[in-house]
Amino acid sequence: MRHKDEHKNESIFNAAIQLINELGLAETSMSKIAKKANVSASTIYVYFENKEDLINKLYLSIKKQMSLEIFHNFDDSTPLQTAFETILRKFVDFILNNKDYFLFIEQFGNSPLLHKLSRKEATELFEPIYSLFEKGKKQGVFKQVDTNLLVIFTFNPVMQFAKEHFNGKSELNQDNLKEIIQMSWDAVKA
Amino acid sequence: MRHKDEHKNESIFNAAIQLINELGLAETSMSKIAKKANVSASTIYVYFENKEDLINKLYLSIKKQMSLEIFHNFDDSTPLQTAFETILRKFVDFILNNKDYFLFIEQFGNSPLLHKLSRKEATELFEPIYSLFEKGKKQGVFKQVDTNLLVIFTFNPVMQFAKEHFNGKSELNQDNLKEIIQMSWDAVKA
Amino acid sequence: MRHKDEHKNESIFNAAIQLINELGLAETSMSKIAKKANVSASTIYVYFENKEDLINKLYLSIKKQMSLEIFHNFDDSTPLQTAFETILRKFVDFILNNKDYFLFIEQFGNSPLLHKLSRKEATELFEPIYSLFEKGKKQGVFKQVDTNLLVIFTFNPVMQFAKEHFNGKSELNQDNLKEIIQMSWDAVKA
Amino acid sequence: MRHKDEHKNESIFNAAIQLINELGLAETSMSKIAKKANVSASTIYVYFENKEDLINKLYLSIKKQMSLEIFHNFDDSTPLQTAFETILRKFVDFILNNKDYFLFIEQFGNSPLLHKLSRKEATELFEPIYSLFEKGKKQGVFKQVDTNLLVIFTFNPVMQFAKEHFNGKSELNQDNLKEIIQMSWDAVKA
DNA sequence: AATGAATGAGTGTTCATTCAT
DNA sequence: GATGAATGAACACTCATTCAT
Repeated sequence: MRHKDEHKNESIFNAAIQLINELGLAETSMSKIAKKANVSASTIYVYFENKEDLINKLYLSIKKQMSLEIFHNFDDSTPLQTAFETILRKFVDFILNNKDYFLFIEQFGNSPLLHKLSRKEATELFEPIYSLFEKGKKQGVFKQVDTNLLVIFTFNPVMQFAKEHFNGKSELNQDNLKEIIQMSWDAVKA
Repeated sequence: MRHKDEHKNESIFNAAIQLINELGLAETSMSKIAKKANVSASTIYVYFENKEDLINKLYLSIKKQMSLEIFHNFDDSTPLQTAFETILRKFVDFILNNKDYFLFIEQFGNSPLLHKLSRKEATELFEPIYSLFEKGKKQGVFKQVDTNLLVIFTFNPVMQFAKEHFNGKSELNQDNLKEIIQMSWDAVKA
Repeated sequence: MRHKDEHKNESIFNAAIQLINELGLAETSMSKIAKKANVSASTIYVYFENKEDLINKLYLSIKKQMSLEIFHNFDDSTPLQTAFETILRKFVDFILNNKDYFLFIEQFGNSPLLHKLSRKEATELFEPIYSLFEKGKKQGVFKQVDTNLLVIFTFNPVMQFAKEHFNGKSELNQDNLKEIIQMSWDAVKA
Repeated sequence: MRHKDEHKNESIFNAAIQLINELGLAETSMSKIAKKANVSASTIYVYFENKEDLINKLYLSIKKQMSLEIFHNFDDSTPLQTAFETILRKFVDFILNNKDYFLFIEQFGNSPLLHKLSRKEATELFEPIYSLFEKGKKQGVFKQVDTNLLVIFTFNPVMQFAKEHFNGKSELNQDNLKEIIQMSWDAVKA
């Protein structure tokens, strides 16, 4: 058999991400991905079952990398507010360093193409965050509300602001990051 | 006399919204819209330039209606925190009473199909909100941060929670609406 | 709207029959049919739902024409043996005058693409033949066996021979047609 | 030493027959055959030149086995009518005991994929039958007609009835087999 | 104004086959 | 001998859009 080119998988992934961010999911066809990745369209089907499979695998792969970076050195014994800030900063670092990944995740997160299974798997990767908030609620540090609300107020605004940053509508820098963290903290703290 | 116009226009709009929420934007074709609206596909081109035009006009029309409902009876002299709460409540009312509109707006808001022009026009419809926050900042009621941040912390979390509500992941009711308003207020208040 | 070209339907039918006889059903693609019929491939879908629909309609149309020719002037009061011979001769006439139709029917008759419904509809067109044999059985003219067997011994051998005739393996002419009719008669008569 | 050869060859054959009867010739691809036979698609090309070659060899192999079974113990000195009946019964036995083989032969026998060469080779395997009828014609036992006609009236009706039997439309049992043999005999006997 | 007919360009996917190992 | 990787060509079908009426 021929030697498997380990980069091919990756170049298909990269082509897909770039095109989806550029044209949108609907306009990103397999043949366009193939052309950009410099492979034949049928070659994609050697690596992935179909378009859905390709994009779901891409999604999970990015979510996994994101989780790895965010929870790198995560220490359960860190004081809550410090942990809150650390994670939020790492999250923003990831977003700013991986614009393509972030925009893809955002766009695809609500798509019907995303399998229930993938969504669940992706959610599980961020389980430590839910634990953190549960612990904080028990300690009376956070408001006694639905944990989903705590998560939303922590991550959603900064994500929206990052989108506007990439749009050129606003600018996300160290100064207003500090403000954002404060605002999120004010929202969730008891 | 062209008394049929508005009727057809409307039924095309309705068909489009329903299909987009049901199938997603990518799977909603002109011919499917035409079939659902009981007109010929070519008739759509009497009313709209092309697909992009149709969807942009749909977007603007919904945004306009939303703005009308939210700012109905809006009084510039109302105390800030009351105004803040009133608008947020009206916003949530609109979402809950117009699930289809809301989900369409959400789905389409980030699409590359949305003209820059339409996006800007839509933003302008919500100008009173920006004024409100500017005023509040001057009075020292709100944090001295980018107004966009104030807007984001006010509307984004509840929108996200509404999406989860419609997904079945959470439930948005009067109890946690109160909590949400409080959290947003804590985030933005000085 | 544009004027509908009444010949287009027909030219698609003709192209399909010719190609199926030439290349076989499996190798006859919609695009080949389109090319031969001098229309765009997508035009076929204006006239037919899909490939299956096209071929089923083609099948039924031919079977109908065949039935019309065979039972033209069919008289219920004709003596049985005369009726038997007349119908068999008309059947062979149709085959010899419509080689393409016959070969198509033969090839497609066993295909999984043929709907149950079409098969049933096609069978019903030849109902008079079943009646004829039932009547003959009651009168003791035919053997007291499954009517399907009578039908098979009447029509199947001549069809097989016609195929070999078109293959060049044998020759079907007035002389051996007489022999065939005699052989079939010997097989079915009491 | 290549002791695996025949095993693989055989499992490819079996996979092909099953798939062709299940899905039809058109829907049976090399990769599906490979998957069912538990070999790589490219392995098939070690044993066969291409798809056409595979199926032609399969056809010939089945025809050969059929011929072997039918003419097993065939005795040239048997009285004609006994020989006629014996062969017809063995033929039906083969069909009923090898449904898959029979249906494959039927389906493929008329396909343009079948080489002229294979068709001729297959015919030659049944040469003893032609001799039988020639002899019978000389003895005045059979009608003085084209030998092909005698062969057709002998084998074709029962084959058609067997097809309907497998379809569920009729039932082929010892009773009507006797009738069929009688009908065929009436057709061919002088 | 309204629409059936028509189409070129495109879709995702499978195909039989070849090649390097 | 055996096979995973790779591909150009083809598949059935849908698309947004135009045109003649």
